[in-house]
Amino acid sequence: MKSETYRNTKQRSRILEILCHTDSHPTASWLYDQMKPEFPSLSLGTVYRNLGILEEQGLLKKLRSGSTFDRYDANTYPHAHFCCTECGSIYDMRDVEIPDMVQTVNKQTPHNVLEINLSYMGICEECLKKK
Amino acid sequence: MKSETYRNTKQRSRILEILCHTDSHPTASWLYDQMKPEFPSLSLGTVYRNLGILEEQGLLKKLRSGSTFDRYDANTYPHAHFCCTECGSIYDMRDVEIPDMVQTVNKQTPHNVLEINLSYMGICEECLKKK
DNA sequence: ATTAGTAATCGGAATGATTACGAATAAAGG
DNA sequence: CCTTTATTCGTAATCATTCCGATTACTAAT
Ligand SMILES: [Mn+2]
Ligand SMILES: [Mn+2]
Ligand SMILES: [Zn+2]
Ligand SMILES: [Zn+2]
Repeated sequence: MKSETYRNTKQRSRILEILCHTDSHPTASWLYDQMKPEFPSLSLGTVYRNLGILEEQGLLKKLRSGSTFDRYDANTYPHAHFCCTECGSIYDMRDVEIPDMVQTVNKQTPHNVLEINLSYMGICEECLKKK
Repeated sequence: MKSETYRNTKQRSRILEILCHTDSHPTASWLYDQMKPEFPSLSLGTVYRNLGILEEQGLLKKLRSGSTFDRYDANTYPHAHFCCTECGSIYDMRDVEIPDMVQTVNKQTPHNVLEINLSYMGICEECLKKK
């Protein structure tokens, strides 16, 4: 499942760099489009495989709540999201302390809670303006 | 998008009935397998279409957090879920009052928060026993 | 009860995001 | 350099879900 050693490739480090410099929670194909000019022979499968590797290295998180395609987040500190059901955009939220919630909930269940996915769904500020 | 009038069909009402009598958050294909003996000519597309119709009627909710396939929940009262990353099972949680959270969060954001998706991820009680 | 209108069904094909493959390439250590 | 093998690329396969057109069957009006 996991490889023994990881190598540094231009493609992988650029994927992580792009993710670290945006707060837009990109999709795999958006990353592909961004990188295609710089890597003309880039394969979409390479983007997906590297996203998977970066995830198992703990350098990013895959977001699957929301639409039909996954989004990726290099902000690994536990935080809530706002997902706009109109335009699909995702915003970071910092008003709830997720780590505290994990502690609290673990005392209330027989299960072992490891992390929390918290998403607020609704209409974003931009989409509200357009009405 | 939406049809003008809905008709009562045996297939649709049975789907809702099954969902109302389970707390296991079934998948479309699980519902299909359950109903196949009673409806030998049932089509999987019929299950999906009816789940969509029941959702737009507000009689169930689609759960997309977690794995690669959707699950369905006829418990429409806002509640949190525990999702086991080992076996994929989903449990209802009632320790957090979601409606109160919606109120609170709306005062803290410029967006319009309509609902909250809250999932605890981890290892369930059953899977913990097997270790 | 008959009829007309049109949702809903079924079966299969299409879609779209993601994953898997195998041959060629390139990172990394000696 | 040389060797090893992780990684790439291009393409094919997968899998859940949606779409299609012909047929069926609700429902309300006659
Ligand atoms: Mn984020
Ligand atoms: Mn539930
Ligand atoms: Zn929006
Ligand atoms: Zn489990």
